Amino acid sequence: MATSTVENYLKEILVITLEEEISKVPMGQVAKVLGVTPGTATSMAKSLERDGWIKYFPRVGVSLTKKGKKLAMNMLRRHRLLETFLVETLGLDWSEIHAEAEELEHAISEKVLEKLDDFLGRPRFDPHGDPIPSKGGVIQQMTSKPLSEFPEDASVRIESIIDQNKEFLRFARKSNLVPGQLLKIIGKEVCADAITLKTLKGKVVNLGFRSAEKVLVLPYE
Amino acid sequence: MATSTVENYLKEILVITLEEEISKVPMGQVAKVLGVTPGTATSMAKSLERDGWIKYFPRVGVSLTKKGKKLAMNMLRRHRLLETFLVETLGLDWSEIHAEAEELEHAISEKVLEKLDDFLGRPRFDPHGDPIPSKGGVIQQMTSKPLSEFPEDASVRIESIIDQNKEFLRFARKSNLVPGQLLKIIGKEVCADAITLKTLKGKVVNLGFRSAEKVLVLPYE
DNA sequence: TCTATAATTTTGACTAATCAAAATAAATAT
DNA sequence: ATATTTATTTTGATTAGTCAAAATTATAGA
Repeated sequence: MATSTVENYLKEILVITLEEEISKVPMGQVAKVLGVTPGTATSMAKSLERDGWIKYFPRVGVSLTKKGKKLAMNMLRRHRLLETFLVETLGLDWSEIHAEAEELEHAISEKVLEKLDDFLGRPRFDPHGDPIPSKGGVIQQMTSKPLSEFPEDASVRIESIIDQNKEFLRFARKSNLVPGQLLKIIGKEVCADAITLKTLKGKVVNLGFRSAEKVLVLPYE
Repeated sequence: MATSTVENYLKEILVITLEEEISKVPMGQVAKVLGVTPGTATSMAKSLERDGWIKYFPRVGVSLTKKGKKLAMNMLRRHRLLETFLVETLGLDWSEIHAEAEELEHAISEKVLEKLDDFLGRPRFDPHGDPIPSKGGVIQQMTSKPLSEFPEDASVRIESIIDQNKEFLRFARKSNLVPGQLLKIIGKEVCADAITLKTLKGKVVNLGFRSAEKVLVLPYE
């Protein structure tokens, strides 16, 4: 069984791998994200390799083995589901959930996690808009999705507008709803059928759900 | 900051102290409940004393200091609130919640705990009927009395059912006579040997005096 | 009282995780 | 090509928590 220190190392290595699209994460970076000295990261790398979690390439960096990646993906799932719970159910602030989830993710059992997933309605994105890996450890393809499927506070980038309607397109352009534009969902009232957006420049736009379905976006950052 | 090992030692010492009403818990018992060898318990006792959590009386046992008791009470609060959450919200089975809460209680922050408390409606009893210590670490420990001793119009909360009889327990559960349930005595006919109760939801139940003696309650409000 | 048994403590050893600081290797600049 | 800077590894030490087994003390029995 992996200790929570091991879980943290693997998860952070995975996150860096995904974010920077590199195959070997240098030790300095590992040390930095985990808040330990470089020497600690190196000695940890050796014992992680001994236990089959990673491959360690001296003076180059580390990469996850299949077994390591599986565990790391599972940790990411835990983390993101917990963040969703903390925001959606308990109403915690966006800014404080990361640290909280960081602790809980090591303590929650597989069973409770699945119950929580049910309770939350099997969300596919966390409050930051990041995809929640499936139970099997597969991460959702980053194919663009309708704006309407994202939760409040999500940061997204417009990929495309799927509507031929000239009226709508004109409105969209006028409101800066163009591919490439970065947006934050600052309000989502399901009962009122309304979504409120803010562009990077601070411009605020309101959309109905019907329209929000026509705007395909990707989670950003 | 206390490690989770420290938290466990203190909590278990508290539980034994409460259950057996003794002031000094012998080391053998500490070792047993924590699943460690006696030598480990002894050496742990020394470091717990060094850090001011307990008083250690060699060859006799340990007792909690004020500081230790405060932390231990807080752990008990965490444990029981989490058990309540696991049953009430996630629908876990009664038999599995203890082990789950045992892990989570060390990971949940004070802030999340209070949010959870709000979310659950500030329950005062966990699913086993045990009282949940208040935020300040005070445990509500009025002595419960048989339902039969209370007058008409009294509002009470069920503390426990003292009967081994399966028939009666089944009936009690069916009638919602379970720990934590709030009741009002709406009729008491001494000559007819009968008590009439009403639950919060308006359900009316009749009990004979013999049965009412088996239901221990506390006055409520 | 004296001995057998039970409980407790001591001792020595081990693992996981960490740091500080010295040593080494690689990358960059001159 | 050499010196300087930066990244990485090694070394030696520390702390928390644990066990096994020997030593000690207390308890109870005859």
